[in-house]
Amino acid sequence: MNGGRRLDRAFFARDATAVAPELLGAVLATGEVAGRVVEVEAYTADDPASHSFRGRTARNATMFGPPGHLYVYFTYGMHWCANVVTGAEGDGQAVLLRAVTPLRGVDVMRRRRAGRADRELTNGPAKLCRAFALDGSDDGRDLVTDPGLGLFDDGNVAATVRTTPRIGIRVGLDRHWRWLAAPDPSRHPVG
DNA sequence: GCCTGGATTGTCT
DNA sequence: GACAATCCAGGCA
Repeated sequence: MNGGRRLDRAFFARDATAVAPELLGAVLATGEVAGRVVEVEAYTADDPASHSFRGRTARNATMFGPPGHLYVYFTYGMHWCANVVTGAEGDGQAVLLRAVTPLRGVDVMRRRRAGRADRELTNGPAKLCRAFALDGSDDGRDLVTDPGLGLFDDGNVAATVRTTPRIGIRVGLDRHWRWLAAPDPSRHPVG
């Protein structure tokens, strides 16, 4: 599990809308698998679409904790989604990791996502969690110090960034807080 | 290819 | 008791 400079506490201790675009191009790595972050969304406590909007509960407690920790929640009765806590402790901010491109351990991901094409391995928040074997037991892990899980800057700058409204929510659509790395031109020819 | 609806359970009102 | 920061299969074009 190596991929360059590890993102430190100070990186995460800023506003989610500042951290989110800078996470594009970073490498999410566990002991077995790694992938480059290509899609994220920001959520803040004054944002009606955020879990933290209505205050702290048992479910979202991690989101109000110190920055740099992993906030994993369960949704739609069957899916896990992974976020990174940002801002100051108590803020209730996070960045949702929506998609990565596989870099290492692709065979492991294929096993965990049996029957899926390679491009379907990690191109959604719940898919990413399955490929990385993240679930509720990983909620609260510290991405800055955990020896088996972290975010790294390997010097690869994210390609052109695009922003759009966020996905799967009914409020807060005026905030264009979804960031995408430019798609691979070889797979998405300009038309 | 695009669109639609079902799955399934923790959490909050 | 309703709903949710989603995914997938299946139908149709």
